[in-house]
Amino acid sequence: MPELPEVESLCRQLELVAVGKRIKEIFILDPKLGSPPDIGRRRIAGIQRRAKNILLALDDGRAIRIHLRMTGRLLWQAGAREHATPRHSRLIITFGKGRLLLIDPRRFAIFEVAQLKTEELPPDALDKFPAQWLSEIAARREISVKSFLMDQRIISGIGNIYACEILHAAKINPARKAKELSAAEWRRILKAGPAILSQAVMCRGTTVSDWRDLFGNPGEYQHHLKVYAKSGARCPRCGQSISRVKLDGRGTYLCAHCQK
DNA sequence: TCCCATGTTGCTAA
DNA sequence: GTTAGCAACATGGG
Repeated sequence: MPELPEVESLCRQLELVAVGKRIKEIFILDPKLGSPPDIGRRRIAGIQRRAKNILLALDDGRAIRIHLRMTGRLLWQAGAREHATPRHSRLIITFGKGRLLLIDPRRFAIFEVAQLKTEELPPDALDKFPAQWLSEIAARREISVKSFLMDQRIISGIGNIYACEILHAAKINPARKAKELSAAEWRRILKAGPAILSQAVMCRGTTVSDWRDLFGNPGEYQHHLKVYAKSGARCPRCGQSISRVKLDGRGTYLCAHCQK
């Protein structure tokens, strides 16, 4: 169930194992993903992350796009030998040596092959952009700051875990209206956001349930979480209890004492 | 049985 | 046209 750091981790690992390899065959195990694309024996020319999409650029100008949605993950199985195919495998891309599997219990993931085009995207949450820009957009919005941060049309990459963590680091209550934040508060968010996300990338993501990296290993950022999935634990900043509330339909964790 | 789940989209109503 | 709020997608785990 990946957000930006998890997707970025996969891309960096794919870069190491898949680039330059020639695709042998594509097996679609779940008809929901469509029919096998006409990919010939194209070579993987490069890997890109676009928002939470993984793009495997082919050497003919097209690209494989994978979006993992809620429960998708990718698994690399190395070498030419036979591997077991894990439960919930939905797609297998084989190479001369090694194969790439899409595993997705809930079957929400997206797979498509399309022309690789450069399109305008909202700023990536790892990029630098001015607090001024955010507060101008927020000024027109009635929604909570948490929903605002998670709106992929505004900023790319932040999901439920990191929204909770960023708002805790910025000492802002997730239920506050986006339009009511001060310039100083936006600056705190823009300082915490990239710091948390880039550290999570270095940790290869957050494994609180079933997230695994490309090689099947759990991430490490769960050891750095301050609030997410920590109801009842103590806030590391003020010692008060972390609570869980439902906000905009999503489980939301916060320290009500120091997030104002 | 019910509620929960790291995401997005499409509908409805204001 | 824009925005906010939800149900839907499909499955498994507690």
